Amino acid sequence: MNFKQIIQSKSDKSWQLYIPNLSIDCVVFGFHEGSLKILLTKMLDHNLWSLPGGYVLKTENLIDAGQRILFERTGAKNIYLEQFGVFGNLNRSESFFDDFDDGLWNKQRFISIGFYALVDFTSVNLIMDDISDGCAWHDISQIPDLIMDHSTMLDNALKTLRTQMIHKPIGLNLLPLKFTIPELQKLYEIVLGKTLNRGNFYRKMGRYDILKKLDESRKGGAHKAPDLYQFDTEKYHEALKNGLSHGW
Amino acid sequence: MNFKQIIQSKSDKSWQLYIPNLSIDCVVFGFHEGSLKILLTKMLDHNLWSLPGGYVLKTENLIDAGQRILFERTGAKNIYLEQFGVFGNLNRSESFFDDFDDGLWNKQRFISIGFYALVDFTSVNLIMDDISDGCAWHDISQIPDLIMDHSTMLDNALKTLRTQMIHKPIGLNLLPLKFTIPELQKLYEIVLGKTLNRGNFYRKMGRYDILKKLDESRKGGAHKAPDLYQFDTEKYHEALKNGLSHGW
DNA sequence: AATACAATGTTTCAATTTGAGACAATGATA
DNA sequence: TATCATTGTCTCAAATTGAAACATTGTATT
Repeated sequence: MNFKQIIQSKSDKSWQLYIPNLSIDCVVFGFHEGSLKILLTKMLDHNLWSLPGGYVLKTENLIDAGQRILFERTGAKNIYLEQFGVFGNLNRSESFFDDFDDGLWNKQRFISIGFYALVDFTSVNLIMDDISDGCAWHDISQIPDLIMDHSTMLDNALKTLRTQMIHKPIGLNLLPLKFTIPELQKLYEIVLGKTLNRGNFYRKMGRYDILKKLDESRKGGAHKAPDLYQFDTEKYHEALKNGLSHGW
Repeated sequence: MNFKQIIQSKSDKSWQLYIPNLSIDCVVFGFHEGSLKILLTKMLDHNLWSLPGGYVLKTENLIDAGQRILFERTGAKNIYLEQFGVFGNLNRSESFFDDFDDGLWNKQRFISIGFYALVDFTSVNLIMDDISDGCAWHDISQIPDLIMDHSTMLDNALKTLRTQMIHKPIGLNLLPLKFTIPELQKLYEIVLGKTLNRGNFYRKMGRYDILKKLDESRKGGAHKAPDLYQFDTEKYHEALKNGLSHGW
């Protein structure tokens, strides 16, 4: 079956199960080898990529829909999810469903709730579904053209993330359990889009008091072995709740 | 007609004009005599107050729906509006429509988009509609019980406003054209929920460079006449866009 | 085995910003 | 004319930031 056939065949059933005019689209951030990645999917018969998303079941809450949709895509549970906006302008989905019958519920006025997700790149498995022929990480600096208003959604998500990380710690959801300070600094630099002074970064992180230094270092690299750290999850979550004193 | 009759009679017509399961609810902030006010409405036959809100026409964008709904309530145009969240949990509207037929479209799964608005208290006229028997400003410190999850929405709006004002100037939309520094400081204090040092406030505002000092002062008060200021709208909007360097 | 290298980790110091409060100015009132 | 409460300005120590020097260390090179 091609994309159109699948969509048409699902229409009646979906109308029963899902809220017809509401979707959730997720901007999934991952961090790997010093660069920020975003998860994109590609639909059958389409040459544009899109944000992973899906419909909300009539029986589930919004946040649960987000968790379910991402679980189906990545196999990961309890993902860090944050709303960053609602997108519901006129005609945003019109051209996308041009070929379909007017009766298709997807052609109704279409509301998408944008969530951004922070995930550990290494613990995600990319899972294809029956209307996709692609699911892959893309570097933030090389995002292809996206369907509908997904590029705008991506921009908004990144902007929200940048604003939030000024007051809230970041990293627990993006880095593996053990990491080094230079790795953490690289994460900050890549998300903020600017380089940071090394000494000042050590000082600031130290003052935040959310890290636990381990008795190990990462040997094997070409140079001095960096110390390994973990987040102190209790203090980290407290900082998430109360906010960090100052910005970058 | 009572509330129920009006709602039932509107149901068929509304289904044609409006997106059935989507509403917009607005947290309208005003500032008057040193305290922060919020606009609330009371529906016929109900003893709980609610945030002013309404449905989205099938022919209008979300932000335009917000502007229209508030214009109908206040007579004001070009209101400062900002999304702060989507509320769409299961059963959030169920109990509210208990008495109605299951066919009523309001009983469907219900999504509300929350906008907060900042308005000049003195330029707002309160306008009643045919399903309300109350529309009034309420002091932020004395908010009555609200319908559904409107209390949560209010909390979220206030939290968002507080977070945003750390990086963006505030006041252009809340204060009259001419105002004094002590009035502006009072606004900051009331929204932030804490007192600020006067000298430091003058210093910080001066550095932001968004104020124009006028050649007038506000005579007639019991004591020293405070200087009057206006916002430098160009610099203000630039600061809105680029953000202010540091916080409170 | 000694040395160089490149990255990590620590420290320093001047510049800037903040916090707290003193001091000065002023319009109305007594 | 003196008093008062409030407005507006200024000061100074404490804290934070920005920038860079200095010190350390595992690996690679000679």
